[in-house]
Amino acid sequence: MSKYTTGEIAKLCGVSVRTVQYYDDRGILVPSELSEGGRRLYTENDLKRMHIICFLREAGLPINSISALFAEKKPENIISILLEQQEQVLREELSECQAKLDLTLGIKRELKEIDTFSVESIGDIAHVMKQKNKLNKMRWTMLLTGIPVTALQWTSIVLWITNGLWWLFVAWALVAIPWGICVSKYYFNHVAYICPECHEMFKPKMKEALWAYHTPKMRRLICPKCGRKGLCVEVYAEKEDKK
Amino acid sequence: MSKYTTGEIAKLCGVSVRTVQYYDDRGILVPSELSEGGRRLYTENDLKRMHIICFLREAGLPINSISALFAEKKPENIISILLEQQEQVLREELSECQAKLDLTLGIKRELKEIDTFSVESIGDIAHVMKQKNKLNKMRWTMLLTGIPVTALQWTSIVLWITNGLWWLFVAWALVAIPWGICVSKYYFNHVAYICPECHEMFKPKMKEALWAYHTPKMRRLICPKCGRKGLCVEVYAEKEDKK
DNA sequence: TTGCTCCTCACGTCACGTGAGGTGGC
DNA sequence: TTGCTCCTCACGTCACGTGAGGTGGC
Repeated sequence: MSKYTTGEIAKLCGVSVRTVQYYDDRGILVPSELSEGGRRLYTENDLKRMHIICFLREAGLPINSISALFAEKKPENIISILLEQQEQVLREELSECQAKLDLTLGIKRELKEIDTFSVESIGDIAHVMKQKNKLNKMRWTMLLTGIPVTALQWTSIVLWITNGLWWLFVAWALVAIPWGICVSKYYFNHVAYICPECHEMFKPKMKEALWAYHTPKMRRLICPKCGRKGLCVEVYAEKEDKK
Repeated sequence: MSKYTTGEIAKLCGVSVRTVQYYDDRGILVPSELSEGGRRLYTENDLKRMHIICFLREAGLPINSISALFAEKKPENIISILLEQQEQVLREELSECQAKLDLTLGIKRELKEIDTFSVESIGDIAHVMKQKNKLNKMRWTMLLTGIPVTALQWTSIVLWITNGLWWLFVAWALVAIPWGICVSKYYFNHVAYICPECHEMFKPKMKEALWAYHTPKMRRLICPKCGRKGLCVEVYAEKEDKK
């Protein structure tokens, strides 16, 4: 029966010599024989065992588990448990990895919207991304509650023009104007802005913010810290800061 | 301006005290001040920086990269590169993890088909799984090349019955029988069997194998090593072993 | 004075990679 | 004799976790 050296086992299994030596140290694959010069000699059975070890390692099983499997008198008792555990571990690892990737791609996307970048901008991005869901949810809620009001507006206008029912429009206005004020107040209470220059997060006065030029994500405001007037990123902010 | 202790920073950022200390050791977040008793004192700016560090760590960025980012005079030069690299790293990690999961699930599936399990059975599973694609490919090729032959068979039979053209069937048989022998030879040359008892892989003689009872994955054969007669798993094996 | 927090070592993690310095075997 | 392979230490990896033993601060 032919004997294999460390290097042969390594080559046949596609691993490094160091790995074969390590498995000996860990007691997971001890060579059946040592040469007179102290070199490891492996049998055909050792090779088979090494193949099994490498196969299980490919699935990511930790060496301790493989070791336990070989030590068990009845391996059928634990192999299923080990694989079950491994499945759980891998699923978790997979979703963690996916979350990191999503975050990385998110940062890349936000980065494109920034023109004057500094490390502090990353803090702004963090704020934007973490509160993005809440902000979007609030925006959608407001949009949806706005639909019936707008529908009533157009209905009353049409009826005014076609039937001369002017009082319906007046009634609408009496309801809609306070409603608009309430909604705006609610909105600016739950929103804050970040100055792209000094990265201060602040809540502007409603008078100032309401009529300011804005895009879907930004609004032109004066930063209370550095005094810069320019577009500031909108973020969700739970409550008014106490000053 | 209020100062934060190590524990406060840790709590505010959702990490351990040890992590805050570690970031100091690594020079990534050095406290702005030390108390007389040697305790770390962090400013508001330190807290902001810590938030940025934690945010980037969430995306999986290594500490060295974050460190490099803070050290750069023009961070905009490297942030995109770092994120690009990170995306690559994560995509690779993700696919490796997926491969491990697929393998784990595959082993679990194969395990169910085994009745007498031992650690060596895992070696058999390894063989089956690694050669599965090649085996399936060969089976499909044979099936597809078999279709025209079968079509001709039925055509000739129908013509024999309806038109009395018996010679067409004879011609078919003269072609099909040698073809069948060739295909069988090819098949058994590219296939081997594993004894579930002693886990020996062997190639049976064609005479023995051809007429033996078999399922899609197994065939009842006599193991040349342990002499056991029973169902053996079929695997793909490139060439005949030289004995 | 008593908890609680924080401090600095310093080892452990996981599966090897990577030298250094020496030797076996064709 | 000359390459090549293999041997045994032993440190390094990565981002902390986990004590041990001691002290600061309310």
